Amino acid sequence: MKVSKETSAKHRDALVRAASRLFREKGFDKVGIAEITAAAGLTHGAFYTHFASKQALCAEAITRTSRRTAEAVKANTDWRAYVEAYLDPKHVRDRGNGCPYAALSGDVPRESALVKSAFSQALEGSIDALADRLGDRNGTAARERAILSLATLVGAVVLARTATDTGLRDEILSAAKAKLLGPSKA
Amino acid sequence: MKVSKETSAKHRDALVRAASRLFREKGFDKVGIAEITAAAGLTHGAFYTHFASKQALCAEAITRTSRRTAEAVKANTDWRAYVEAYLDPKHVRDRGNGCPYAALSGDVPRESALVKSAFSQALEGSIDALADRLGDRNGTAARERAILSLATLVGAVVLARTATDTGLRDEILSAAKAKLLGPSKA
DNA sequence: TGTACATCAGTGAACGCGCGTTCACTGATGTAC
DNA sequence: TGTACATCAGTGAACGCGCGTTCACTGATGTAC
Repeated sequence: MKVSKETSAKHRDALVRAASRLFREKGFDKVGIAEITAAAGLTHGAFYTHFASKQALCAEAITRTSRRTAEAVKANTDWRAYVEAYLDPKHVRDRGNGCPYAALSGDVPRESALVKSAFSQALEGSIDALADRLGDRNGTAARERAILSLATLVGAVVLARTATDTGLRDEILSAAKAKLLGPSKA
Repeated sequence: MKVSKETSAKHRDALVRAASRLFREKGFDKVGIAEITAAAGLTHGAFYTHFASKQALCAEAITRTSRRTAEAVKANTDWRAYVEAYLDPKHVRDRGNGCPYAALSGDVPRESALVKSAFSQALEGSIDALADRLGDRNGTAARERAILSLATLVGAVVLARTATDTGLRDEILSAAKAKLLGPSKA
């Protein structure tokens, strides 16, 4: 049955939000249209009134999540707290609600050009935001530091997520914290 | 038709080698049994005389690749050359023959306990090898430095692979090089 | 060393299953009068 | 404001397809005599 424009817009938003979370949690290939639509309270058939294809939704979910990440970086005033939360075991466990770069970097290179492009643009945006945030020196150095911090954060969380043993996991997180926040915290 | 034990062993090895390369290149989900057996010069039906399941082959392929990585780290005498090769655009492009940690870290947490366990053990082995290699200070500091270097290397390559633009890709690689090899190279 | 036969690696057809996608249909929405 | 009707978001059955896995069969291997 037909539904008001307002309701339809809500449904669309619910689809993107559900997809964003599920993709981060399980990866693109392990989440189906049926699971996404069900999470948004719809049936699978409704999917194609909102998106041309699964890939199109992937691209939109990435853009949305990454824009939010960049905004969060910009809005954040406490770099230390941000890093601590990023390198917390809770973030390692809660993949679905965590950083999209840590959750999806491994998958993105294998997806369509549409998805890769959305992700790459978003990454650029987040690097810019982080460079602004860290930019207490000259511009290029701040950008280099932003990239390095991001690589260390992402690398640490990605590796920590593969550890079956919490000892190794915590060791990885602590090492990255010590590096990014100074040895005082090590 | 039956085949000599020697030939059968060669076939098994070919399957593991093909799987190791294909998994790194495309990820576990995007490579099928048929593609692996074809790459090894067999038909798909022969697969189950060698392995109990796809997951079992995944685990074995990971163990093999990672053992080789750890051995390469141990055998290597030129840390600087190793890092330069790791952070080279060629490694970013040649995912199938590159570092298994950079290629598979994102996928492993979603796979079976068998696969996760194989990967995690291998990672431990590589960290140990790298700590030995870098161990010119006391033990725990060397281990922390090993973990941090690995996180930075993996994070940089994983992010570089998502870049659609070679400018951003090279920027990421250069930043990591500068950090790991000293600012002289920056 | 030669022969007869049990073994078993590899083949290719077939299976059930879940996927992304399509489509005829439904019925509430929202517009034209 | 009330009525008639075109629109179109959502439903659920159906599609083709590729996947992992199974299995009856084949025929070279390698062993027992």
